[in-house]
Amino acid sequence: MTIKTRFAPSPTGYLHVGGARTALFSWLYARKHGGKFVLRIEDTDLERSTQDSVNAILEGMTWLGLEYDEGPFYQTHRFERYNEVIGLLLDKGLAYRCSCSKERLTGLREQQMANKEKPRYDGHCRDRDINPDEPHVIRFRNPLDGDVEIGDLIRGRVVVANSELDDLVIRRTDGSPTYNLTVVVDDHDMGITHVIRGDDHLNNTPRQINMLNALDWDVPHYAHVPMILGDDGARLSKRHGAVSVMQYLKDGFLPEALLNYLVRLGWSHGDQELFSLDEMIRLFDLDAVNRAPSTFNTEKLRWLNQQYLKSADPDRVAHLLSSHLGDLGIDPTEGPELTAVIEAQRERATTLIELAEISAFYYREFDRFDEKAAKKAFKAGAAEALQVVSEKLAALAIWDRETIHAVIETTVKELGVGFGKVAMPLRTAVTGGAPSPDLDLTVFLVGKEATLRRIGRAIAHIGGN
RNA sequence: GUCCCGUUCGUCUAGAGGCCUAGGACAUCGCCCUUUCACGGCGACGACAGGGGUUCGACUCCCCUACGGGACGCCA
Repeated sequence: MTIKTRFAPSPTGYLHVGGARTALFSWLYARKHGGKFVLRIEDTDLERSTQDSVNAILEGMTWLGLEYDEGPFYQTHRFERYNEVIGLLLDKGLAYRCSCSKERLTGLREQQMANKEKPRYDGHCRDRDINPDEPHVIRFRNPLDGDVEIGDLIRGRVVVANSELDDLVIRRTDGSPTYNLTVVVDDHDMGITHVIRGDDHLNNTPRQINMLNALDWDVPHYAHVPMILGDDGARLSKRHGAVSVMQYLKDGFLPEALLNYLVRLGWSHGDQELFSLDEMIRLFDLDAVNRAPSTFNTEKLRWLNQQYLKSADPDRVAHLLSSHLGDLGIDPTEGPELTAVIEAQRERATTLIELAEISAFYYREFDRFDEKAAKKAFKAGAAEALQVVSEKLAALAIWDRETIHAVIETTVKELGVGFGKVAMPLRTAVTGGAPSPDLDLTVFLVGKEATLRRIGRAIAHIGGN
């Protein structure tokens, strides 16, 4: 049997980390087993669904590389099929028309709440004969007794009594089908073997199983993954704390870092923290998924991002970094080779934005000397040291790391001071105080002209003190 | 309120009855490396929600309580 999983978001907003992780788990499971991954847009809520949201979700999945094998299917395109199934249910007496007014239903609910009961439909229209011409909804005739058992791949065995369930609406007054019906029909029609979804759906599963049984359809395997919580311990949702995965692109994160972070949220493989895509696919399994919800932690994401930044292909990083440098008003084609700057700087940054910020001085003059760095570096003798290196650097015919290093060494020797007495002022003069790699490399990358200019600026700065 | 699910360091987690003096990672704090900042290395801090059982022995199994989350829509 070919394994088939799906991701079925409702297009009422962007793709956030919770949805992305659910999608990732489904995608991984399908890939691991050589199966298919289906994307289905659950847009039966005509009021709230938007094309913009669909686009945002697609954009997010593309960025993360969660490509789907089938779809996107839109539920709004399948109303005919849903009505066919509803008709079938009606004919078999497995569903019935209900003309209860909203007032009656709210009254009923309030009374049940007041009696400390679980609010549910009382079956008022169960055996009434409603004229199809008058306004009505259609309800599924849920079994009155017995239990429903879910063999969840993550939660284990979950049993719910039918007496806890009620006759849910499967078609609205306006004729549109509801979620619990469409999901059952779609998962069946699309041949979904494994339903991997957020555990907010665990409570719906018994009703869905009842419908599946009523229709004499196979019940898929279920896996309910726990929610992701915000810093306040409340569930992450579109209206509460969750940001679009695309925000992480803007904030300078690499998709593979986010993926790695997400896969480790609620899942683990021993002590391993870093997973390549291939490893994720090979190692991922549903039985190692946690049952408890977990909290999103940006600090760890940043660390992961740094790990990936350190080993990513410099050309690729250069491409990505260019736009962030552009945001700072920097044109990286005017100045040192960007890939060389990246290789020199990248272990010092956790995001592409940070990398752009700490690399700005290679391409443009810094505004001012960092106060702390200047105070530390521009001490007695600094001006003289700078003057000496400046002259030696100016005289250089070859501009490379080795020669620059030799110049610093001879300056140190000539002045009879410690290495730091020359290195510290020079570094601060050239960088303004920004974090930077080995001094000779830094000076080399900054370039002869800018280096000499900046040393002059530093000497003037010291003199002005 | 009712039902369902959950509870190991601040956070992510390892742990399938003795391997646990509860391991790793992020964060924090030290030290080392060092011309800055990082990276890296070493170390410190730090958790089994509480109470009952079961067992020779419970983080691991059962029950209760507490707390948290979810569901209870003509939302998905």
